[in-house]
Amino acid sequence: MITKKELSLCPVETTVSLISNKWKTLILRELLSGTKRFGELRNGISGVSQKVLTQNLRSMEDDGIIGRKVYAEVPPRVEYFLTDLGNTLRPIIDAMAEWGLGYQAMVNNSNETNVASR
Amino acid sequence: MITKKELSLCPVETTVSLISNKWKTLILRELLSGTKRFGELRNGISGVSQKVLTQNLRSMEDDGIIGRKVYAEVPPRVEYFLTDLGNTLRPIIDAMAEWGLGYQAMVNNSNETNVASR
DNA sequence: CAGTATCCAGAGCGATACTG
DNA sequence: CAGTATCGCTCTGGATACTG
Repeated sequence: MITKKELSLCPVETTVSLISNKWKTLILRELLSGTKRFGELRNGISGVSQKVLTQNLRSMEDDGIIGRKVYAEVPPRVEYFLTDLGNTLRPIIDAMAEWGLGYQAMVNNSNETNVASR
Repeated sequence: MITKKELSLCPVETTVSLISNKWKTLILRELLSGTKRFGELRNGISGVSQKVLTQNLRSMEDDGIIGRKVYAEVPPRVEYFLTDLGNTLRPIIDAMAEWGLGYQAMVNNSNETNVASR
């Protein structure tokens, strides 16, 4: 559910309190391309343990950013997806992706003179 | 300076590796409005300790996001500011601020059933 | 398959004291 | 004022084992 304590903070702090975590951002990146199963998320996010992935998924579910659908099957199948609220975070992730591309390009070019383009 | 290991990661991971931290985002928010002294940052960012603030400032300085200018005065004065690179992060912080505003408004509306009569 | 439960090492942080 | 150094403690997070 949605907690109220964030409301006392500034907008940036509100956002930071929900997605500041490294893994949450990467989970968002994964889910922006569509619904994913638990195993797909674990495989898609390099370096995350099952425990930490589960913890973050639960936290994001509690915050209303992602949804979780459990299929009553054997073997079990659980799908995660962005809620409408989660989808509104897309511009932030897009901005981060775009910046990351620019940064990577800059680092590649900065081997000689990184003050050339100003 | 700029490390190269981030280049092996996807763009989002690159960005996350530099500003995923809660405090770094808030430091950016502070510095987006201009140069700040150490004490101003400490006062402006609620809940951060001197040690953690220093650690994050050093890390961001190493990443080339912020600059640090020491005045040879007594008492000492140290100013922090965004580098050109740091300034390019502005769209991300702006996106987070905008999202935070929308989220706060949404939470307020979702609670109106409870606070209908006031 | 997708978890939960438990244990444990280590990072991270606060508090404190000291320095240029 | 703006740090650095050190000491404990907390609490995250990895590894492992077990379950619906």
